[in-house]
Amino acid sequence: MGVNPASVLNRLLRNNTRKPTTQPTNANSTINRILTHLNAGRLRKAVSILFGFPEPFPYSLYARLFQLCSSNLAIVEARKVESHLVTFSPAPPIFLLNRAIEAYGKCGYLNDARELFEEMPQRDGGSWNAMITAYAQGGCPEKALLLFFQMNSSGVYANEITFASALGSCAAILALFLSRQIHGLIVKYGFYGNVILGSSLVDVYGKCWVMSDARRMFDEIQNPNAVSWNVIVRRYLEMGDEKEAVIMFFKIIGENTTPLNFTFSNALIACSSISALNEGIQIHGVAVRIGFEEDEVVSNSLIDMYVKCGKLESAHRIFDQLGSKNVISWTSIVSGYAMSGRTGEARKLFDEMPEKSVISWNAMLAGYTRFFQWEEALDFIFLMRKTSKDIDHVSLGLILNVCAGLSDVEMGKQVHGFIYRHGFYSNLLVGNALLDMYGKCGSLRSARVWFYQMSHWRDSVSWNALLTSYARHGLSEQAMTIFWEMQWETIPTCANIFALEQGKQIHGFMTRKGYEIDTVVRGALVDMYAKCRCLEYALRAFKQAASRDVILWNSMILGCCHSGRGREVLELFGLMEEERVKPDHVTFQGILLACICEGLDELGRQYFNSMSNDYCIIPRLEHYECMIELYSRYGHLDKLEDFIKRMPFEPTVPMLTRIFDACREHGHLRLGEWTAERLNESNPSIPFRFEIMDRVKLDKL
DNA sequence: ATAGGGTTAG
Repeated sequence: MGVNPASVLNRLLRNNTRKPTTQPTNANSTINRILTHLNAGRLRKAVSILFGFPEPFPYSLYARLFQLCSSNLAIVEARKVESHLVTFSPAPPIFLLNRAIEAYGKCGYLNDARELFEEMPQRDGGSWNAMITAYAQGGCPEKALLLFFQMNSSGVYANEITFASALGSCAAILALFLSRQIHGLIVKYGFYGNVILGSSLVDVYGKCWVMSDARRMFDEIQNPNAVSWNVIVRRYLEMGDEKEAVIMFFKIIGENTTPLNFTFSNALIACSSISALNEGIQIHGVAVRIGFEEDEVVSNSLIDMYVKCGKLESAHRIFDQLGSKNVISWTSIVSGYAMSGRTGEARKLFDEMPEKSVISWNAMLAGYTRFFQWEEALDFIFLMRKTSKDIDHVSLGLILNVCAGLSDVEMGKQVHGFIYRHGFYSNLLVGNALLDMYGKCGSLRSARVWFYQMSHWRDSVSWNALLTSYARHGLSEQAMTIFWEMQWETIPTCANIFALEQGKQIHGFMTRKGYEIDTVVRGALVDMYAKCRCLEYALRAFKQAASRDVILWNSMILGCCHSGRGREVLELFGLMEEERVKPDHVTFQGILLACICEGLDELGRQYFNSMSNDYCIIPRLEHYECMIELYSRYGHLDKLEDFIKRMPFEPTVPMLTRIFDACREHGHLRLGEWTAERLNESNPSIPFRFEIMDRVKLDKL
């Protein structure tokens, strides 16, 4: 690499005089050196000579540098580039600062991005988009949405990029209501035909379990692309509608679109889970026809499909023809032999594997346990512990099955200890396997103790495990008692149908028998008594709790709301904060309801604002409704008007109806007419006409 | 200038 003599001279001169800015500098030579570094992929080197030139560079160079910092995740360099930019350009253009925000965001330094965003003297739509996208892609969907709201209320118009990030954030937190509002805005702003937004909507609706809406949205996309198709297939698969997933896959082939490799694997997974071998074979044919058989993802998915459909020979044939086999191909084939009882052949293949993962180990072990080969399983576990550091919840579940199969409670206890030390105890699969192990080993006491410790996360499998182990040991009476205890779980039902008497009976029976009440049951009791308007009983059950989580607090708070005891709610909230329990959106709904009971509009407003400002909780539909009710009921119509117009989404029809009534009742012409107009827009067949009630009209005159 | 889906094996 030749050294530019001019630049060397320059550097010497600068070092000698110590007054660099007064010296003539050769901009072009510095830029050329930087560009040479960049073209050779030496970003760090390029950035290191930046400050040797103490004057602004052309904007295009900064732009290129930021872009490279983004793609290389180079945070240090990004900071240096920004520093140079703002040091030597008194008023850097907004678009360059936006690119700096993007770079910080891509590197995962959201605080840097936010700081720059806040400090910018001027912002354009791109600045908001860059910041929102940074949050959305940086794992902070709530923050992205909060910023999206602020953008809307500060009068900056959202564009398709903003909407894409907002929808992505909605999908991450399954915010269905918000998605619908944003959908409305997309239509309103004229971005209706955008494929990316269309696909994002399909995605959100599907993730929120409203497949009918997802499908309707998909059908509305004029030219769905490969991603759109992938989304719809995947959503059907995850919803458990495998048949529709496969049908959609074959529809792609009729279109002029090439499916993505992941779409192949999604369709093949669908075939496996419904044992649709013929369809799987057809998909195999498609893959061959369009030259996807070489694709790693597609071929592995094909192997697995054949394995799961019981066609080991077909699977093996693909496996043998494979140019490059990876862990996944190997594991699939091993699993195929192991799970069909051919553990000897599976083991031979397993031992040949050039590389193994936890999943490979688990696949082999699962074969031994499924066919009750306990001795082989035990040896295998020792080998596994010796050779591999990896272990996960599936391994632990299988190991516990082996302990159970060998009736080795001592080994089981050791595994229990391991589970405790490594933080696996809150995993339901592991928890139930532990329960099953104690049951099968005849340690019913241990089973019982563990069962109570699982209170927060036990499910019907846990109950069944406990019941069958008692029954298996001929302890039918105790089994019956457990069955009785299951009645606890019917307490919530009593609450929902206001069956106070039945609820009390169960509570009384269990207390007399001396059964322990855990947090879950306690919450149900509080809820039941509160819903049945027995607030004293509810409070008593609440106070007796050894510890209280947010759910228990919410039960009590909403219970008070139910009986119109707003003051108590606010007191409870104070106590909750003292106990350092973090409130959630349900808590705030209770607080706002309390403010409605008590007519505390100013306090309500403060709590509403502090939700997002202090607690990072995005207000939901119900919170907005509470605020509207609060202002409407007590006639604060100017505040109501201000609130409505600042909402980040259009008011719903029930909201508008409530406001309309309030305006009539309290005589607010401007807001009343505004509301009537909107109501008529949404349903022109029944025109609303705003007239202030006669009495009020007279007062005003 | 900035935007969407998906990571196949137990």
